[in-house]
Amino acid sequence: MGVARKTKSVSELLDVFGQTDNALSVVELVSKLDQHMNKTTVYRILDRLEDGGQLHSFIGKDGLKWYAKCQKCSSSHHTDLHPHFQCRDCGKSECLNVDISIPSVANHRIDSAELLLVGSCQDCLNQ
Amino acid sequence: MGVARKTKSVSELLDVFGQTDNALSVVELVSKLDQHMNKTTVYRILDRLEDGGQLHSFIGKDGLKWYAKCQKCSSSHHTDLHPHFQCRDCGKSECLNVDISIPSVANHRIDSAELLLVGSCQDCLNQ
DNA sequence: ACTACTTTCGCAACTGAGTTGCAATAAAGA
DNA sequence: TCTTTATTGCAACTCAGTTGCGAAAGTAGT
Ligand SMILES: [Mn+2]
Ligand SMILES: [Mn+2]
Ligand SMILES: [Zn+2]
Ligand SMILES: [Zn+2]
Repeated sequence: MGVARKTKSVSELLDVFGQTDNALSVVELVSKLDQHMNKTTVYRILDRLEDGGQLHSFIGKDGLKWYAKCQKCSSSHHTDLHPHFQCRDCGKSECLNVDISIPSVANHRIDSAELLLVGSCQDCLNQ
Repeated sequence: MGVARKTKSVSELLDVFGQTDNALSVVELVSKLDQHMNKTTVYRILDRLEDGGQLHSFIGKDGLKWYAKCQKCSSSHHTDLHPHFQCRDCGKSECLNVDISIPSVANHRIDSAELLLVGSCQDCLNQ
């Protein structure tokens, strides 16, 4: 049911997301917030924020979980279908504001789709 | 550099892939081959077969690694870009023979793409 | 078939992301 | 302030995947 109580830990985590438009890996978040909260807490808050429609998640190229802010999602209903980009050089991930077309597949019901593009980001190309 | 020696373990693993057109998760393979070879061996052979262009891999919706036979890939060069489907109900994954369009992204170089569709497979819909 | 060379394998120990159970803590409302 | 209950910290756990190394088994040459 999302976040029910705005605790100090929830605010701190939201602050981190407020400071960037990039996606953030859980590993990165746990490490960055190490002095402020337990890693279990990070996992649980991310879970609740996704459940509440404030964040969405995807699996990166190495199987690690990433989170990013939702833009157009109503609470507890993720609708904004967009691809993600992960840089092979620096590892960073971004949400892409690009429309994608999902192919229909005979005899299959498609409920969701994840498109992950891998390559080099702008920063890594310019150096 | 792919597989250099056709060992008993390599043959057994290829036999498993020869019996199905579906993708197989590493977890499943390790469990199925438990009496025949060590799990480290399974991981290493899969690695080599992918490197040699006989198999390709992708990350499933839960972050687990899956492998499937390559159709059009020359050895050590994976070219067949296609989406994968994973059933939310039974967990199985398949390669889809469907063309997908990869959007271009300004100021980014895209090297590869992974499209994962999630939903219900034919078997699970008919029951 | 024997030898030498090198790849491959088994094993056991390890790594690291993510989870669980439970007691302690702290929001939020009355 | 009191009560209720969501949330947190902690420690232990799970499990996919990796590593190092000595032993075993392909392979090519003789
Ligand atoms: Mn996104
Ligand atoms: Mn495939
Ligand atoms: Zn980069
Ligand atoms: Zn199914």
